[in-house]
Amino acid sequence: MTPKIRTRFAPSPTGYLHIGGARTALFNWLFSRHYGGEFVLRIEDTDQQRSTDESTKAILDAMTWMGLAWDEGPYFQAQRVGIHREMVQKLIDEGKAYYCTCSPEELENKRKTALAEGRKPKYDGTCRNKGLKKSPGSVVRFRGTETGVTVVEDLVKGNIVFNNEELDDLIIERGDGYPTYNFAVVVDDAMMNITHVIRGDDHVNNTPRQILMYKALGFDVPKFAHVPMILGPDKARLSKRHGATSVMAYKEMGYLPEALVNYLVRLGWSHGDQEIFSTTELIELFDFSSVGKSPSVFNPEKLLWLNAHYIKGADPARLFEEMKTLWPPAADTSDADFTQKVISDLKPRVKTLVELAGSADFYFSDRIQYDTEAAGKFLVPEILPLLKEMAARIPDVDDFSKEGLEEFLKSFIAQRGIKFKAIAQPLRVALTGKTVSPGIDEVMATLGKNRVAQRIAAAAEYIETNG
RNA sequence: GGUCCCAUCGUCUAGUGGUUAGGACGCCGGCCUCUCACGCCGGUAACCCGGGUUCGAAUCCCGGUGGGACUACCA
Repeated sequence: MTPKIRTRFAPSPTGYLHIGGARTALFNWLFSRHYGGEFVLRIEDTDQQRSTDESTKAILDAMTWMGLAWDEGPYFQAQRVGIHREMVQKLIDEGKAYYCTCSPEELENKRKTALAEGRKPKYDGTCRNKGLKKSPGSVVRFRGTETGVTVVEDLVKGNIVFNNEELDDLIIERGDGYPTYNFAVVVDDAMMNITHVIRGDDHVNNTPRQILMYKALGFDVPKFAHVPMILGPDKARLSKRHGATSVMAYKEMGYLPEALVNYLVRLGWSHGDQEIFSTTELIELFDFSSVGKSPSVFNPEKLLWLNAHYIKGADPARLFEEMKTLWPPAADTSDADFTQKVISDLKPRVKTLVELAGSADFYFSDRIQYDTEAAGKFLVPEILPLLKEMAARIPDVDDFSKEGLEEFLKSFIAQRGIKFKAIAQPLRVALTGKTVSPGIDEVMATLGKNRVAQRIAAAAEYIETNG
């Protein structure tokens, strides 16, 4: 029987969860779900200088928002230094690691001269065979293998072969007694029984060294899957200078989590020609056999399209909840029923929830502002009689639903032998103040009889005083 | 510099020796229509280059070129 699949996401809490990390987390999550395995969250906070609790919280919040539920954790790597030190000691005892007293300055200088002379800037092994003891500020280095090859069997890239002589003796325990990433990650992944290490392909060059450490420690080597990077429009690794890269920034900009998830999963993974995937489908279909090898450029337009797609299909009641923090202060959304109607009217025509909130102003203001150009063109004396007649008829409309209003409008124009076009725009401006809005019938139904009557009367009055 | 990875429309991608190289975003037209949007229809646009292998290469091999990552007492 094959062991249960266990994946992990191991961010360092040095900032918010960014797009790249989110996709890595998503792939880990999907993979574990697909195989009925477990997904572990581990916070890699061994860099005491840069790690913050705020970042940890921000990352957890973002993952929760995206629906990436972890089965275990969060574990905190810094709380596991006891284990790491034990493992370091084990390696030292077995001669597989050694103390080194080279100072950072010395190392930096050696690196520089090596580079200047065209040599590899790898550690020169000064302390490798000195048999040094622990001393203040000393570090521990892993004793690498100098011959042979190490092959990384990667689920997305295939086999990658490294000459061991290229790998230098890297530091596994720092002067401050904390383990370095490459060591802690190995110990933790091994001890947490992680079966599949899924991470960005910026880690491939570290992998052979890590494999050597797994072996030195006597651990089983997990399977690896290195996912290609996400790039900015300039083909450089996606970063802040490319714009919004924080997952939560997208929430604030009015994106739905399922849109982000759907967008992100398609960056590198595909299933034939299909573009839209529910979470259930994703879990069912996701596998590394269809993850591409090449990096992909982040394309905000396509994300926007997906967001519009999911907004259209979303239940107004759910959108009402999602939008609670997005409305401008002026909008009184306390009437949930009314607000949900507003959302229903607007959701087919917006790409973000923020855009929806922004275009809803006329629904909420008692005294609507006419767009100057719109009023100048459509609230003209010629239309006054029609507006007045309509205002007079409104109170008698029994069925104020979209369908009922459609009928009312139809008979209204039929009786006067005019085309709907003749009154549509003036009516729209009267009701919304602008030339662009949801359908007249929808707006009227949502606004309700009283507001409609009041607005048409106000428009008539406006024409009489300004026309 | 060294090591490693990558290479199909502008972008995301399908494609695993024989296709008019498909889909999606964007863009451009048209239809629908009370405006806008949606939707629908159509169009624009790609196999990095050069050698091989083969009857036949986007697909396989080699070499270039280009891009990226790593090369920390960061993760």
